Amino acid sequence: RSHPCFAFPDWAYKPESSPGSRQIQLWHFILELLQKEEYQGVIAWQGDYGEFVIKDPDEVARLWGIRKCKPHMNYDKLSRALRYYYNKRILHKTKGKRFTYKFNFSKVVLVNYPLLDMTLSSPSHPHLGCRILLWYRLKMKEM
DNA sequence: TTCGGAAACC
DNA sequence: GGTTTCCGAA
Repeated sequence: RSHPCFAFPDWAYKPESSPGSRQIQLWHFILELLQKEEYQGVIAWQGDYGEFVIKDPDEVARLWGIRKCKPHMNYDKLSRALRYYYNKRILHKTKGKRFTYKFNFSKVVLVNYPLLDMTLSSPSHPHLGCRILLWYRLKMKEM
């Protein structure tokens, strides 16, 4: 059921793990929803490696609005925030698939561990970032 | 629907 | 800096 490569270490969900901002970030929130089975009707992993579909855009926006205390949040605004992730290489759009985006797993690590940049930059090893995420999860369990 | 500029907000 | 808000264009 749960793909091992879609497992993320606990720090990936903690806002305090992102240096520079103490507020929860949207991609943290997205991962948080994807992690919980109760939201599979709203947002879920689907299709290609790292790809997810927003099945209920209005509901995701509503939940995000609650979290950020922005009662007028909607999908139009939320999706603009997601588009800002394109240049940052945290996400990209899966063209042709409605409400479908794809995580760049390597970047998820890079954001939190800039020193790993060189090891993860290789486009010829797209799964390397995932393996390192799993490795960190094991490391965190040991501590 | 999706995109990205521009300005505002915190 | 990371959105939020607004919006014209494709």
